[in-house]
Amino acid sequence: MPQSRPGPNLSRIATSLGVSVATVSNALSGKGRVSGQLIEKIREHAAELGYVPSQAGRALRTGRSGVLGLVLPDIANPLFPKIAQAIEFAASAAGYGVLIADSRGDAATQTEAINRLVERSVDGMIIIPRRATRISAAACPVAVIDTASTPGNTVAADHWQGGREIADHLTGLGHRRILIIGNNQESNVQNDRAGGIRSGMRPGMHAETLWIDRLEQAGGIGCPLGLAEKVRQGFTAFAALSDLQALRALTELQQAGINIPTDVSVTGFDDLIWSPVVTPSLTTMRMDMDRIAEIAVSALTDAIKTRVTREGMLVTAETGRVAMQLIVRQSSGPCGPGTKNLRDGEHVG
Amino acid sequence: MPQSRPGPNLSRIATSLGVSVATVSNALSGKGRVSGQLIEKIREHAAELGYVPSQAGRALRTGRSGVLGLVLPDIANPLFPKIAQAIEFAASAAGYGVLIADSRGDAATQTEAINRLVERSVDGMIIIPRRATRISAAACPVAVIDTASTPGNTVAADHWQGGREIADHLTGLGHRRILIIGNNQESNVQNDRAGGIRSGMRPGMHAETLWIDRLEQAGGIGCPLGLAEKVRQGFTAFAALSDLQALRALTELQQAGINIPTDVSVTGFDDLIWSPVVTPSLTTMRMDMDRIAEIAVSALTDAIKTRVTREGMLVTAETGRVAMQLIVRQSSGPCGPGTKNLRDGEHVG
DNA sequence: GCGCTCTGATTAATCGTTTAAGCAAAGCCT
DNA sequence: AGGCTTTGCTTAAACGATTAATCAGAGCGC
Repeated sequence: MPQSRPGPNLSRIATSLGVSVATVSNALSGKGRVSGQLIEKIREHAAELGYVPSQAGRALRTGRSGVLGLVLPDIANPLFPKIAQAIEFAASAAGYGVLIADSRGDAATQTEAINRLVERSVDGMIIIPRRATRISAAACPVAVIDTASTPGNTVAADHWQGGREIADHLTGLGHRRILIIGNNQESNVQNDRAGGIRSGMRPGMHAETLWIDRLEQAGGIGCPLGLAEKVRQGFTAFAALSDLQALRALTELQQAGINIPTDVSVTGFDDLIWSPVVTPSLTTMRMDMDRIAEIAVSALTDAIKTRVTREGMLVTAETGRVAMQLIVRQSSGPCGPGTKNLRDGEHVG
Repeated sequence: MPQSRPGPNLSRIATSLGVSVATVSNALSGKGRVSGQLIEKIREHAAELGYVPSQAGRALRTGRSGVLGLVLPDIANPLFPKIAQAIEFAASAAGYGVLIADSRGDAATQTEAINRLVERSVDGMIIIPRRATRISAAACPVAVIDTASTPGNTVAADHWQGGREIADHLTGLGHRRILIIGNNQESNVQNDRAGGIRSGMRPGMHAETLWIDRLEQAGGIGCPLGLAEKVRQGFTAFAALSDLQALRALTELQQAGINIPTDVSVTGFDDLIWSPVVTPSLTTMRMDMDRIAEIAVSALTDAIKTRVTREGMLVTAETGRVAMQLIVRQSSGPCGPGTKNLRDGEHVG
C-alpha cells in the first residue's frame, strides 16, 4: 500500500479546477505557457488548499534533492553552534535543507560520513575539515571552509589578517614579548593565525609558540601550561589561537595570582559563547560566520545550477577571505608597571 | 531532461542478470519469495556494481523519507555539539539522516522552522525546546528532549537527581550555605536542577538562588554577579546550574582573589568542553547524551514503523529519565579553614 | 483561401523504487 | 490422476512531480 501524504498534490488541484496537472505545475513554477488569469486562479487555489510540493517526487524527477550536506569531522568544535546556525540560515534562504554528518573525530570514518550523505543524494556538501585532511572527490559539488592556505579551500575567515590585528593591538598597548598559545601544530587555521601574529612583530620584539597537544602528550589532558614561569621570563601578553585556549590560559594565570589585564594581557580567537561573560571578559577576534556561510552556500548553489560540475568538483568563490573583526574587552590592557614586580628584570624588550 | 543519477539502479542490475526489477528489489530487501542462490547472486552483483538505492525513489513510493528533523530553538546552546553528535550517531545507526532546523532563538519562527522540516517530509522530529514553549502539533511523530517535568517530554537526563547528587557531594564536603546560580527562571531544566539541589538540604542548611538574567536586565550582559559579597555573607559553595554559569562564577571569584577550592567550592552541570581544562578543573554533572539520543530515536522510529501515530503525536519512551553522573574535579573541596579569613564569622552553619 | 506563427492548453513519458497480484511449474495428499 | 498448496518469478500499477512533444484554435498576411 503506497502511503499517500496527507496534503493535497498536483493532481488534486488539477481535477479540482478542471485542468491538467501539467498546467498546474507550470502555473506554480511559472515555466510553461499559461494565461495570466489561470496562473492567478491556480496559485490562489493551491494556497488555500495549503499545497506543499513533495520533495520526493520532485527529487526523483529532477535528480536534485534540495538538500546540502554539512560535514564536520570535528563536531565537538565549540564553534559548531555558530557554524551550523549560519549554514542552516543561508541554506534555507536559498531553498535548501541541511543534513548533518559527523565522523566522531575519527578521520577514517570521515569518508563513511560523506558516503552517508551521498546515499541521501545531497546536491552539494560543505566540509569543515579537521587538520589537513585531503577531501577525496565525492559525487557532488563540494565547498570547503577552512583557511586560505588550505588547498581547495572555498571560503574562510582571513585568519592571517586576524592574527595580524591581534599583534597590532598588543604592540599598540606596548607589549614586546608575546607568547602564542595554540592547540595543534597541524591545524592550518591555527598556523595561519600564528603566522599573522608573527608578521606583526617589529624589530626587537619576541614571539614564541606553545603547542598544547605536545604538552599534553607528556602531562596528560588538562595539565598545567606553566604560564606563571613564562611571566617570570618576561612575557606580558598571551595570544591564544582560540578562545578555548585563551580561557585555559586566563584561569591558570588567575589561579597563580597574576592579575589580568594589569599584570599581563590575554587574547583569543572566535568570540565563543563564554568570552563576553568571564571575568575579565575576553579580547578576541570574531569571524563573520554569516557571511562565510552565505558565500559558501551561494558558490555551491551556483555550481549545482550550472551542471558543468564534474563529479567531486571543489567549487570556488570570488571572495575567498572574509575579514575578522577585533573585539576589545577587558582581558587586554597596556603593558604597564603592574608586570614589573613579577618579572626578573632581565627581559625588558 | 530528467537527470539520471550516476550510479546503477535496480533495472540496470535486473537486465544485467536477466531477471525482473521486482526480483532484484525483493532479493535486496529480503521481502518477497526469491530462491536462496538467486538472492546470493543478486546481492553479489549489486555490491560489485556499487549499487546504492535512490532515497528519492524509495521515499516517493513508501512515503517515508528516512530523515529525522532536529529542532533546536536555542541553537546557541553550548551543549549543541554533544546533542547533535549524539542524535546524528543514533539516527544513522537506525538508518536515518538528520536534518537540522533552527529558529535563531526567536520563538515566533520556531513554527516556521518546523514547517521547513515538514515540507521536506521528515518522518519524525526531535525537539529540544527553549523555555517552556508548547510544541504545536506537527504532521509527524515528535520526540521532546527537555526534562521530566515538561509536559509531553519523551526522554531527558534526570536533572532532579543530578541536583540531588551535587547537593550530597557538597554537604558531604561540609558545606552548609550554598548559592545556586541559574540563568533563567523559566527554564524547566534549570528549575529541576535547582529543585534537586534544594531537596538535598539538611536541617540547618541554607540555599539561595541567583538568577543571572534578572541581574543582567539591570546591569547589562556580562555584568558582575557580586559573588565576593556572597562569600562575605558566608556562602562557601556555588552550585551553578550550567557549566557556563559555573565558569562565570569561577573567573569572577578568582579575579576577586578568592581561591578555589581552598576558599570556596564551585560546581556546574553538563561537563562542557572547557570544564576539564580550566584551572581549577570543574566538578560537574554529566548527562549521558548518547543514551538519551538513542532512546529518543528508537521511540521515534517505533512510532514511524507502527503507523498508528495520528498527526502531531508526541511519542513516549519506556525510559523517561537517564541518570546523570557526578564528575569530581578540582573546583570542589572540603569546607575548611581556608574560608575562615574571608567570612564575617556569624554564619558558621 | 491557404499557410504561417503564436498562444494556451493537454498528453504522455519519465525518474527509481515498492508491492499487490498474477501465473506457471513443481510438490504433495488422498 | 485430479485438486490442492507452495515456490519462484514476472507483470504492472502506483507514488508526485517535471517537461518534451503535441494539438486545437486564433490571428494574420498575402
